[in-house]
Amino acid sequence: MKNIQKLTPSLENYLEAILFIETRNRVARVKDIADHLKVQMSSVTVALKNLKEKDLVNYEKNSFIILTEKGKTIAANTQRKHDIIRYFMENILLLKPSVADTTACEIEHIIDIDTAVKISNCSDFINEMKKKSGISEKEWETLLIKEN
Amino acid sequence: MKNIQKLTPSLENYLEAILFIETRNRVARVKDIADHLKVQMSSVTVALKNLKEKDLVNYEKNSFIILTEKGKTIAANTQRKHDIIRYFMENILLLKPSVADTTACEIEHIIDIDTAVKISNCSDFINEMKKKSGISEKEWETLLIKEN
DNA sequence: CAATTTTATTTAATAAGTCTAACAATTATT
DNA sequence: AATAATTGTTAGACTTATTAAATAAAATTG
Repeated sequence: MKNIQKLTPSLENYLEAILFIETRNRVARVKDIADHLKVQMSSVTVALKNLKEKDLVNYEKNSFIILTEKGKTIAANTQRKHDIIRYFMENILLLKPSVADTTACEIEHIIDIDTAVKISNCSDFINEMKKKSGISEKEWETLLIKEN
Repeated sequence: MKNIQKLTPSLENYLEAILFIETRNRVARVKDIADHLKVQMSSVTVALKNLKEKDLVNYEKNSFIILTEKGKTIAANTQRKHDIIRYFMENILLLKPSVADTTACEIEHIIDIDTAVKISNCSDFINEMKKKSGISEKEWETLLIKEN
């Protein structure tokens, strides 16, 4: 049985941000999340209520914030998708790191984890084939941007 | 000088739909667009006002609809991005055609045309390498889904 | 510990996109 | 041409996500 309740991109980003902060500090605070996502604290408060309702975070008013197991799973999947897409965008498609990152932050909400894994395997395959065929970075860049 | 005014995904989808219909019939009508995008006609009317304001369609109340040159350029780019992503999703990542299509319909609004071209060249590269290395479809599928 | 600063919440407003329902215009049918 | 059917528009409501401003709670500091 798959995750039926599909989250909005916005809520998924909140979960991802909370996981990111949780792994550095022990818990996340509203301000941390707001700073990380570059939104106002009031937006965070609203989102947290929503996530709590969906049983994705444990959170009491004016207190700290921790992901539930359910929330952690979604956050970790989202983060993994992000990393895979960012890698592909930056190291295979040769986009600027900042563009690779913001692009990943959008596509991560569109594809599922299985598709992301396939992209990761594609990245590996391309890297291997580049090496095996002795394609230089310069040659790869040229190949990438050629219009047929 | 690049396109400064970034359109919303919704509006880009309307342009794409209008181009699709225009190339079949001579002009697009509200109902055609509504059917194609599976929205209500009232949503189309609202969107058209918006697109007209941005000078992307020529359109008078209760009359036919034609893209402006500006609108046609955006629509064509969007369509091209769609096709490239769909191809990659379906033939490289081996997603179901319907899933490949809906995924393309979302990612097309996130990446720019240059990035799409790079993805297209990646698809070509992978196809060549599969052939050159004698990788069968079955082997490719296995390679794709393996978890490291 | 009182005052100040920082952090958090609530409320009201805005924006985009959609829908339903009522109405209007156009087109087809007899 | 009158009526019916189809197509198109308007108006109002709803949803999601955001903000700014007012208020409240918590933490810091002198």
